Amino acid sequence: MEDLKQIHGQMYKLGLYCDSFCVSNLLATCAISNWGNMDYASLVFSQIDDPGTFEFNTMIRGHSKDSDFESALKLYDEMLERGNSPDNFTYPFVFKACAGLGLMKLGRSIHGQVCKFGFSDDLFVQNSLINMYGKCGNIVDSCAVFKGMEQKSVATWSALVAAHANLGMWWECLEIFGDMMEMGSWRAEESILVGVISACTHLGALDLGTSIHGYLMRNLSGLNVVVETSLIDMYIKCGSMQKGLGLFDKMKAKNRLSYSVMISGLAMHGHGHEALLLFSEMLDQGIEPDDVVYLGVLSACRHAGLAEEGLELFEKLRHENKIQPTVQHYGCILDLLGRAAMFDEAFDLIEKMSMPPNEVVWRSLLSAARIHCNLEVGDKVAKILMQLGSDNAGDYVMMSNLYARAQKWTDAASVRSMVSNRGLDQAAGLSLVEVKRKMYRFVSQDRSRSNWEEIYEMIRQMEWQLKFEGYVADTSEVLHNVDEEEKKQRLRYHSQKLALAFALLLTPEHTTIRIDYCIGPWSAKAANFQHLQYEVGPE
DNA sequence: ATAGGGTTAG
Repeated sequence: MEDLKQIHGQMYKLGLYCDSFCVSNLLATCAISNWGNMDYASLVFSQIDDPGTFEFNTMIRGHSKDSDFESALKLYDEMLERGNSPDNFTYPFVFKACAGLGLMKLGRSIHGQVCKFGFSDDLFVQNSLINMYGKCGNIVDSCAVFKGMEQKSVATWSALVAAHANLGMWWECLEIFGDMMEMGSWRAEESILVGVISACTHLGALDLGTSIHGYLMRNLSGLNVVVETSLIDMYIKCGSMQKGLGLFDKMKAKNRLSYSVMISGLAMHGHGHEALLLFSEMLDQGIEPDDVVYLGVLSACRHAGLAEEGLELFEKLRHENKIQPTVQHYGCILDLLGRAAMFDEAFDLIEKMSMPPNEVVWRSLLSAARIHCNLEVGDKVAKILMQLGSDNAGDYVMMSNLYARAQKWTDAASVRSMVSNRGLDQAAGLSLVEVKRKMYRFVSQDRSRSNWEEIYEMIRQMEWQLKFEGYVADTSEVLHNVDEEEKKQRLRYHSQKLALAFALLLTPEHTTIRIDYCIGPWSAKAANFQHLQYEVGPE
C-alpha cells in the first residue's frame, strides 16, 4: 500500500498523470490486487477527469469483490448517467452485485439491457446470469439462460449445479452432473464437484461421492479446505463415520467449519462424549464457536443424555460467546430436558424464550411426554399444538399413542377420529437408493419403472421369506384414515420396500444397500428433509 | 491498448 502511494506520487511528479493508460493501471492495481484497497481506489478514481468504461468497470469490479454491492450498483447507475456505454466486461460484476443483494427484479431488468446492447451471447455474462438467477432462487430463468447458450464452460455447469443446490434440488444436481459427463467437456475442477458432493450428501449417494473423492485424489495434488470439509460431511451423513473421521484426522488446515461438521457428525452417530472432546480441542486451538457449532454440541448432549452439560453449554453460549440462541437451540435444549423428564425446567425455559415457541418446540415436549408416559404434560402440550392448528399427522400419532399407553382408549379413539375429520394424512415419503453409482427414487405404490412387475414379485418373495421367519406386519404406527386392508397394502408397497426390492434385483449378493427415506416436500429446501437411513447387508 | 464468470455446515 505504501509502495502504491509512492508510485502514485512519482507519477504525479513525472507528469505521467496525463497518461490515462498509466492511471488506469494504477486504479486497477488499487481496486483489484491485494496491495491496494477500495478507499484508495476511490481517491484515484475521483482524480480522473473523464473516467471511461474501463475505469468504471474496474471500480464496479472492486466493489463487488469487497462485497460492497450497493456501491457497485451505484457506480453502474452513475456510469449510465454520464453516458458511458457498458460492455461485456461490465455485466458479470453488476450481476454479482445483484446476486449478492438478492435483487432479482433489478437483475432481470439489467438482463433486458444486456440483450438490447447485444452482450447476451457473451459466455461470461451468461454464466453470471445463471448465478444471479440461481442466488435469487429463480431456477426457471437460470435454466432458460443455460438452454440458450451455444458454448458452455466448466463455470457454466458449476453455476447451474450451484443454482439447483441453493434450492435443495439435489436430484437435479446429479442429473446435471451426469449430463456434463456425457458431454465429456469437463476437467478436474473442485468447484463444480463441491456442489455435486453436496448433492451426494443430501441424497445418500455414498458410492458416487466416494468415486468423486477418488477422482479428485488421482487428478489433483491436494484438496482445499472447502472440498475436504464437504467430503467429510458427505461420508458422515451417508453413514460412513470411519472414512469421515479418517479424513478429518489427516486434515492439515482445520477451520471452524471442519470442526462444526465433525462435531455434529459425531453427535448424529451417537458419539456424544467424543463430540464434546472435539469441542474442547477446538476451543484449545483458539477457534471461536459460532451458533452452528453450539447446535452440534447441544445435540451431542441430547444424544448422550447429558442434561447438566447441555444446560451449562447453553449458559456459555449466551453469556460467554454472546450468541443469541435461535429457536433450534431452544428446541435442542428442550428436547434434552424432556428426555431427562425435567418438565418443570422445560416449561420455565419456554417462558423465558425470546421468540414465540413454534410447533417443533412443543413437538419435542410431546415426544418426551410419550417416552415418559406423562399424561399431564402430554395433555397440556397436545392442547397447545391443536390451538396452533397443527396439521402434522405425526403429532396425532404421538398423542393417540400416549393415550393408548395410558390405557385411555376413548381419548385415543377421539384423537384418531380428529384425523379423519380434518382430512389429515401422513406426508408422502420418498425413498432413494443407489445402485452402481446411480440414484433411483420410489414413492409408495410406485409403478413408474419398466420392471415394476419384477419388483413387486420380488416383494412377494421377500414376504414369503419373512413370514417363514415369523414376521407379522405392524400397522399401529400407520395413521392413514383408511381401513386395515388398505393400510396393509400401503405398507406392502411402501417406497422403502420398493427401493430395497429394486436394489436386490440389480446387485450381487453381499452388497450393502442403503436406503434413504425423506418425508415432506422433497424438492424444496433441504431443511424440510428428514433422513432415515437403513443399511441392508452385507449379511 | 489494459480485464471477467462458478465454492462447504445448521
